[in-house]
Amino acid sequence: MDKDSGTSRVIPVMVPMPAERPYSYAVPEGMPVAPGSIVRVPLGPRQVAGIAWDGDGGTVDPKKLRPIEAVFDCPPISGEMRRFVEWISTYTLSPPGMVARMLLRAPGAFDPEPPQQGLRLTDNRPDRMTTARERALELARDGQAWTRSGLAHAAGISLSVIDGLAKQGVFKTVELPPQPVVAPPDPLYGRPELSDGQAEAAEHLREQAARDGFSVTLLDGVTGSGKTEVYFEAVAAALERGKQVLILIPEIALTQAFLDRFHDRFGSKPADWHSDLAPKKRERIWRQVAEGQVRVVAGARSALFLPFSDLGLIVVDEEHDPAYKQEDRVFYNARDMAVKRGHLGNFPVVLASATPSIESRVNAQSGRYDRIVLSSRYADAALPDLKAIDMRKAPPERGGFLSPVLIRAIGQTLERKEQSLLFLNRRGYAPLTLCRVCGHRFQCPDCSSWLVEHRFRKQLICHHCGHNRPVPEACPECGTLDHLVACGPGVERIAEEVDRHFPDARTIVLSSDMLGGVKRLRLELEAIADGEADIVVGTQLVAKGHNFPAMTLVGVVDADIGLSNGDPRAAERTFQLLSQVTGRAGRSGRKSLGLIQTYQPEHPVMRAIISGDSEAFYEREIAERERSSLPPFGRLAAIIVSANERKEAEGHARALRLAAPASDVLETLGPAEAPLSLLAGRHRFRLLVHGTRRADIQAYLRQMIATAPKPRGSIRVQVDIDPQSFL
DNA sequence: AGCACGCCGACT
DNA sequence: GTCGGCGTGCTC
Repeated sequence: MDKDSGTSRVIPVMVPMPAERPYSYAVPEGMPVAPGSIVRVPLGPRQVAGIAWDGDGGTVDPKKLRPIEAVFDCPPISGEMRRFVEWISTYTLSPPGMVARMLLRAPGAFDPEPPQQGLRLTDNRPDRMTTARERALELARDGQAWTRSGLAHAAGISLSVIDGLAKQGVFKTVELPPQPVVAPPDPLYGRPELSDGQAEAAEHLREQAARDGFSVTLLDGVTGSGKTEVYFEAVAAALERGKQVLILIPEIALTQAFLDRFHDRFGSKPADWHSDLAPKKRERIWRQVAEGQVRVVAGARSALFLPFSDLGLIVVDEEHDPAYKQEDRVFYNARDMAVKRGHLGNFPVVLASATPSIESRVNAQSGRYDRIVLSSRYADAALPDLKAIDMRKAPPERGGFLSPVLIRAIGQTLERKEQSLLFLNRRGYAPLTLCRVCGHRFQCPDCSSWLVEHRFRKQLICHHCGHNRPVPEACPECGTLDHLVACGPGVERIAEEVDRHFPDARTIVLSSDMLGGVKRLRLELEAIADGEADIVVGTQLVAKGHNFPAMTLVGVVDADIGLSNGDPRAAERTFQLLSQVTGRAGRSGRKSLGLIQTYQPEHPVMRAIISGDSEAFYEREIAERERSSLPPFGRLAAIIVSANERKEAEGHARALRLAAPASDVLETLGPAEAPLSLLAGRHRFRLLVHGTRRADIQAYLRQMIATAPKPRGSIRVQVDIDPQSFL
């Protein structure tokens, strides 16, 4: 009919590239395409997977129209998910095609899993019986289908026995349904004993998860208050009514312990989703999430884009964690997108943290979010006794960075055969190297940062872009030999100092540049938990949810790092980090100590940490943000200009700034003030835009970018918008 | 984002 | 004389 009338059907398709709108494709007659279908379409010289979208085909030159190649045999992307893509695109000012691309990151999953060959017993008997054959028949007698290797393994016989029987027609081959990647969780499996406070909180969350309806609950509980047990009850409630659950975890690759705890509660592990998943497993999980077979996913931020068929709850664990923020391509904060996802899907969202973000606290205060406080500590977990070491009064000896007070405490801890953790959030040996003769400082040629000496690797490394070079012997400026001096400490240097004081102790350095990658790191963390180290010197990596039962001393080497770096979130971040780190001690209930080296013990962050009075800190910080119109009151955004050549990026950034609409509402900071960095081979400039009134910063940025000269060639412009309240 | 087309340097 | 660098422009 279409052919006769000359009007074949046209449908928009979102293709995985930075297109501002879906492209139009012709639908071949009889092809079952509907909005949401995942389709294969020609795009330029190649074939890509795209998502059939809503609306009519648009007005495209009919000569350009090409036909959809095929529809994948795959559950369609739901309308809910398509609205989610559109919303994220508008909110983040990213092309919808790039957002859609995040949904299509498991290409192999669009085709059904090829069925496994299985064997089932027939009525035929073998010509001769042997003990091996007897065993195989015994196992297969129940009529279940077995895989060839599975049966051989279970019967303890070789594959040739099975093959022999199959050849004689004793087994017939059948198609096995795809194996589930994870066993289904049982909400009744390991119901925990909850304290009164926990039980009350759990009941509240259970109620919300047990019916339809959007809500956001901030689960705010001190370290060791048992937040996880509490939100597991919400998970159980959602599972009981047949809903799928997503638990977002920052950096899941390192948190094996979480999967174990989940197993203890639900009798099986959740599907885990993160970037270094093996492709095959990735595809199976994607597919089975879409088909509803996987009930619970624990994953990194990208799990938000899995095609759940019936999602009924999202938990964002450690909701304050900066790892939730994606800072390339599409700039988004998964915590906020999770809230919006719940809003669109009409189900509850739980944000859990011992140190909530200021944004979430403000949202709770204003009544947009519910807030549950777990104040009492659970079972035998005790917080350490915290003390500040005033570095002006108890300074380190010359050439060192550890106060005698801290060194003494380490010694005492060693004597008790317990573990110490020294925390310093700085990788490498020394953050700055300079020439004693001419004052030359080693700086990254591409960025605005100093080169950090890594003595173990014998390199100077830029922590921004990874630029590195061997440590030279002579100053490149004045040529003087052997007069380069390392300034300030990194973890390697602290370990060296510790070795000097305690040569017999087993000291280990933990940081992200540990040789051997994530796997090695996981092993080392386990070894430490088993007591195979006395002193651990680590970066923020040690702050994340690991339990070290024998750790009874935590020393913060330089608590002031990051307090004065100009970041509007500096105080918040420091507070969160120090809370997390000091919470590593005393998890076994043993008496433990936290010593915090600082030059400003009167600083509100230090006082909050030492006194344990976080309420005072939050009140103060929220008032401060409001006064200076910083997020979440005023709005902050960055325009990121990137190019292969530094000059190009700089030039375009300048042009953009000139294009900024004159306004008393917004202030733009130009290239001169914007730190330059090199990421993935591209020089990036950030233009900061600060909204001091309730202006729509998105509209402003849109106008600014539209007015400015169009970037040519390899120059790209992206926008990073800070979270706001969007409910 | 990918990919091809296009125009300038060192090589089988 | 060709292979290959990445600059530029396009994709329904």
